[in-house]
Amino acid sequence: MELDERKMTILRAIIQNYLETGEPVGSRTISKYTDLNLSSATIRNEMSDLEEMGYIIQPHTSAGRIPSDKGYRLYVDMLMADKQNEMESLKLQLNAKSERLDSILKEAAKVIAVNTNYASMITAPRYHRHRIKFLQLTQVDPDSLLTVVILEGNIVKNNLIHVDEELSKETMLKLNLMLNTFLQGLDLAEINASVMQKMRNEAGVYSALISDILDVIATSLESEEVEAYTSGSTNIFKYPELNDSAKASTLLSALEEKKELTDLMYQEGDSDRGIQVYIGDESPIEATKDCSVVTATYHIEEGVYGKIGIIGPRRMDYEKVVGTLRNLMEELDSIFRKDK
Amino acid sequence: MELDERKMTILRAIIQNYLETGEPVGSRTISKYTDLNLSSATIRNEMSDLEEMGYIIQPHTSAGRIPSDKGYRLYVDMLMADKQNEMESLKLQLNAKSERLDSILKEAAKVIAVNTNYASMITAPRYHRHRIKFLQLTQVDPDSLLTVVILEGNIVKNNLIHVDEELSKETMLKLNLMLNTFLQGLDLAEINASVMQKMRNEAGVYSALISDILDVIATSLESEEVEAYTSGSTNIFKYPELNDSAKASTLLSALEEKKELTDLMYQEGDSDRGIQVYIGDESPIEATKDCSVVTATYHIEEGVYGKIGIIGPRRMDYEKVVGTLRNLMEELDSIFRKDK
DNA sequence: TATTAGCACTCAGTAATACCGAGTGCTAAC
DNA sequence: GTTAGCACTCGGTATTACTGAGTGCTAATA
Repeated sequence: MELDERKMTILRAIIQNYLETGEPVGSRTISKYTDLNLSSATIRNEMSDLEEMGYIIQPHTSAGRIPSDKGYRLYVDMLMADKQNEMESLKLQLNAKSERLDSILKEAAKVIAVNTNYASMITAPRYHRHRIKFLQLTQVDPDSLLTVVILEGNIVKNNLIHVDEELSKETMLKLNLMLNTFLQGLDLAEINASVMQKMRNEAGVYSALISDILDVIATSLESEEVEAYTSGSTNIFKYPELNDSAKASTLLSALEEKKELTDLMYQEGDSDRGIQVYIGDESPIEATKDCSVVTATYHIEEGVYGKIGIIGPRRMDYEKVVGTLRNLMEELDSIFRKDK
Repeated sequence: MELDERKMTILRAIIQNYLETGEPVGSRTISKYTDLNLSSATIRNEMSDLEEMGYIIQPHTSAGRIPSDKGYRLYVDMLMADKQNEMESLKLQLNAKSERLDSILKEAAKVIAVNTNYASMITAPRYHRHRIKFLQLTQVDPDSLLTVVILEGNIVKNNLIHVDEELSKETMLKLNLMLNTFLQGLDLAEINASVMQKMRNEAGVYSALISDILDVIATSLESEEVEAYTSGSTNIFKYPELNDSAKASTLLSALEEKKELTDLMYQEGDSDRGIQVYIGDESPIEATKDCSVVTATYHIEEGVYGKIGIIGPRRMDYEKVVGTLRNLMEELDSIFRKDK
């Protein structure tokens, strides 16, 4: 059977109607809803075909139809194909100049959640692709050193290290010089055994200290846990199909734990620029089998990026969501460009 | 009417039973449950008295009794009075030495949530009481300076400042010296106009820069938003009395927003060492009117402390919760002592 | 051949009803 | 002061009937 023009129109009408109401839609509704001027009986025949083709589902014998995952997929693909779905620009209520990364991200998550009425999540840019731009070791106390690492993209990380003896000014200068000479411009992955060995040799008496320092730097950069912020998680209560305690609970757990969701967001083509949509069972993680998840990527600079995700019911307003995400991506891109 | 020994015993029995089951408890249950050897009829008479006195409530004519807020309050006060409710020590699964403040806190919140089966929340220690221990300004780029502020308690804050021109080594040394001379040992509140004016005078050509720096330091320290971490928020679904979407939603919103809850935790006697219990309507905030909230204080050092809160149903296992909190407080205290 | 009107049928949701049982208050007896 | 007994209350559940939205199919129509 072929999916001709008319069937497409009817399918789209069914989906759009269902997106609005969340109720199964019947033939009579479609007959009035569209400008096809067809009777409900004709629509019924077509719907019967569409069901056979797997695009729609009848929850029970005497009910209307709802879109299947396959139906949503077709709909979303059509949406994504016609690129001109521009939305009115949403303004982030943040003045980026003095704000810090984390508050920008929190704000962005909130804006998304409020705008779409779904739950949102945003991850901080991943660090392990960053190169080290600048290192600094400072004596704070007689028994503690402060290490500051600045990465490209101006991400600052710091740590305190305990030492047994106070170090002289000259030693500090020497260590600082050495750290910068050896490590500047390197990626975490590039700090391998041979670099570390060279540094330890150079450090002489302080080779143990250097080991400690490298250790701390490594763990602080590695920090496998991606920082992530969520917002609007209670929005899920707005959708009756998610609003039962079992579903809500697993979903909220996932939003609280974050780990699984960040994995999902980062999973495909790491440097992907596009927008990814997971509809229901398409999602590889259990917690969102009853939802749809839309993810997008924002860029801070070359090779450094974070992800934004929206989690809502299957009957998500994909058009709006995709528009909003496109928008926010640009907004964030420009904020970070300016900031640089 | 007097609250004699027997009435107390019966009240306690009612409360304990209700804590376990969550169902109204009847006279027959109590008659068997206690070792008073009284018939259900006698218990009924006593219950009738207890109701008149306001300690218990009958949800409807033909139901058993449940504790009123006043009843809980009496029970909790009795609990708190006998100090010897020590719990087995709960071990935090964290090796504090290389861990950073935020992961310790997150872990603590999680431990609490898992141990108690309620939702938990923990705030980072408040900064504005901190004295500045050490300041450092570093040129990172030709056009950006890094400021690092270390506060007593070894809390590190940093920020990048944009500058128009590269500064000479000597200038940097001078500025650093000056910042430390003027600001070391000061509280944020003590950095007043007169100190700032003196510094600007001293700074000469760089007075504008100094203003900028002070500004950034101030806003970064001030950061009115207290950092807070929650855990186990989905535990609330375990209690039928909270498990309806309206209640769950407001509660989860509060846990997500955090602001209101941190206010609650910090509200009474700021330096209070004790444990505070808000039962139902006793709570000043709307979101927790159907819950009980127990808060405690942990200390990092002199005058610097954070809060831990547990949010659960009215029929919370107060004994366990108070024990767990006492325990965690000590655990945290010792971790931070050691760390110092 | 495609469309439509008409009709019998299905089935979730809701309202009405009856029933059960846990629990009470009260009275009279111990 | 305590207890046994009994009538009464009332939330919860199961049963039943009813309603209405929606379908599939058939026969008539353009």
